[in-house]
Amino acid sequence: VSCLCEALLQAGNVDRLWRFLSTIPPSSELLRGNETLLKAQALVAFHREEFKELYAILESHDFHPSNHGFLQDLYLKARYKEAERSRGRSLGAVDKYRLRKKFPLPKTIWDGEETVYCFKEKSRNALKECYKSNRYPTPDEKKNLAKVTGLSLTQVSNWFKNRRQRDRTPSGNLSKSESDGNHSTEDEASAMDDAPDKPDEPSISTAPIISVSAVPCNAGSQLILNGSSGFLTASQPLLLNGNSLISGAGAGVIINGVNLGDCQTVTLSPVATNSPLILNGAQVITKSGIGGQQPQQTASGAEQEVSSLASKVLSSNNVPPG
DNA sequence: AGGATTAATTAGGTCT
DNA sequence: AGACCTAATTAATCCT
Repeated sequence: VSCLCEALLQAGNVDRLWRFLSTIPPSSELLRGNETLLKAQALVAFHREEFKELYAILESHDFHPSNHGFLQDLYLKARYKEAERSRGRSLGAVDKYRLRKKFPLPKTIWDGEETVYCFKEKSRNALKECYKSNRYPTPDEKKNLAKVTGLSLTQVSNWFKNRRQRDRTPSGNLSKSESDGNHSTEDEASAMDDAPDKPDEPSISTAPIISVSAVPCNAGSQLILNGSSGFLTASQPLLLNGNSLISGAGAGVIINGVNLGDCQTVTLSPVATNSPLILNGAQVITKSGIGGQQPQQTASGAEQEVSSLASKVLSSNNVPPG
């Protein structure tokens, strides 16, 4: 019976399906929890425009996710048809959207995950998370993202392309788009205009700014992190991102020899130390008195940006021998 | 890949 | 409360 129903469903032969279903007595065991039969009944109900019965069928049983798409389609089409009937005209896209809001899908044919612009929130979060560290994912990374998000490879590619385009277009002026209010993690693309003297960014977690003061970081001198002076004055090693930083005299300064984290702004005021300063493995050294500019750059994970920072500093400073 | 464009989605508002 | 209007945002598409 299921096979026949499935075949008729595939063929879209609603008339025969209806006749066939009519031969099954309502009390039959066959009708109990048989998804194929229920699906067939739903289709017939839809075509016969018995919408109330259709809704009842759809809500009577928890359907397997593989059937959700088909049944959701039936459900929505039924809602649209009903509304068109009562309004005496065809519906526009906005009308249909309102109906979807007004009559949410039954949980029996829906996994309950809300979508925004067709993508699930979980999916867009995964995309955003990846975008933060890499605006140009490799094909392999895209494939992986597609798997994680349940989107197609094309959708993932389109998303990144669209996202980059939105970041580029100045029209959006710090667009609110896609930011879900979390600008601190969004502004890495537009961080160049970030004034270094922002009065009160209370954020510790949002957009950390690390300032290395002009004073050489010898023992006893001050290192200012996030604007709070006196944070560390002792002659102890300082750990940033888990890597050892300063310790003794002339030991040098290494900021995250492995990788600069996402969305961190590193501000180096005129570095006037005699010891080497190493950013991401690129050695940078300074002579005192090069004042004026404070090279500031986001190190949002795109390594070319990091290395461009290094070269920027290098170009205006001396490189020590060896 | 970027640029321009489109149709759908979303949200806030007004009208009846 | 529901229908309708309008504008912003988005995924998708076409073109280069």
